[in-house]
Amino acid sequence: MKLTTKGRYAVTAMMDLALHQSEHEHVSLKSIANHQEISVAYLEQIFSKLKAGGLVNGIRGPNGGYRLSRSAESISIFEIIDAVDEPIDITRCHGKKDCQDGEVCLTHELWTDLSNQISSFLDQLKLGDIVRSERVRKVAARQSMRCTEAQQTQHVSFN
Amino acid sequence: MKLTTKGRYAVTAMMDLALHQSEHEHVSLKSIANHQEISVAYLEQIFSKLKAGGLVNGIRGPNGGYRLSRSAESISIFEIIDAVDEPIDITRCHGKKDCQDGEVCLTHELWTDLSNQISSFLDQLKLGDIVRSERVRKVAARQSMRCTEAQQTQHVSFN
DNA sequence: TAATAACCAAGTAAAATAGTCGGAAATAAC
DNA sequence: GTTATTTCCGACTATTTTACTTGGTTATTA
Repeated sequence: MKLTTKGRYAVTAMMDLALHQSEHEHVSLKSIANHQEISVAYLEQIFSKLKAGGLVNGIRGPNGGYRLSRSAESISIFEIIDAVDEPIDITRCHGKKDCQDGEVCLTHELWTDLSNQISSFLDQLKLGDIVRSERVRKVAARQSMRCTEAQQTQHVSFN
Repeated sequence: MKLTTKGRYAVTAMMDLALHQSEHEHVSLKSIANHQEISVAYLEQIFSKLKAGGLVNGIRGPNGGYRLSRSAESISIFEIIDAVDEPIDITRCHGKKDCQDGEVCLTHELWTDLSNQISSFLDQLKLGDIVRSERVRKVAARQSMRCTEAQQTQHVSFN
């Protein structure tokens, strides 16, 4: 599992979605783009993968947008990153156990252990946990205020 | 902290060093290159950083090579990777807490938590732990056999 | 029928990665 | 003291990956 800015954008966008889908039937990429300072085009690319991964549902047309396909409590951060980032071969052997002479390499288990450690951490952590956290709510509130003042969009704005 | 093949090569090379420095006063990059199928030139680059990080000592000239500067038990995997790989900005905000409007971003803590998790795992893990492990000893023994058969080098060969 | 928004494929510029190349300096063996 | 060995050092380069943009098409609502 790789970790790039794309994956981070994906998590942030999913949080935005989780925080807003109670207010609107669907959350548009345009609104997320405003909040998170990412281009709509790039978000499209990200959401195409999130959709392929079964994490969101999209609806076209005016007032269209996205919703989480399941509850935020059941979606793990791992799933989100896994959906958008290419898997990384942390083991150098591409998961195969025959990296050297048809046998495992010296550090094979080290890398798989680390990889499992990371995956496990991110898999236990659910989108809902983060959205629910006090600090996030505070940031969201601040962002909401700032955006409402600044740029009269039709929705409540976050960042 | 980033994790690239360079970092993995570094760990593998350090293991090779730990496994061999009892047999020879100094372990040459040439021998490690043979074992690990990396070019000497690339290993030089890696060891220049390991040396700068204070993890190894180098001696020039015939029968020269490298030794661990400390016991394998006191060198953590984190130190090795940290010495050769550029640090990664897992947080997108480059450690600063003002990524958005002079305030923290929504997912700031998520990324720092993850980063700490990974660092902590790799810092607790010492080179000595891995070298001592049963499985590594087995692989080393196999590699030793294979190399001795195949390519009569002056040293006991590992892979 | 006009506007909105998802959907899709392809292209591109910049950065990072994974190396190579060509030499110089130190040291040991002969 | 010459030769071989090995570290040491800086720069260069090819490839891959990343982070996007561009230019459309299709569905849906007003």
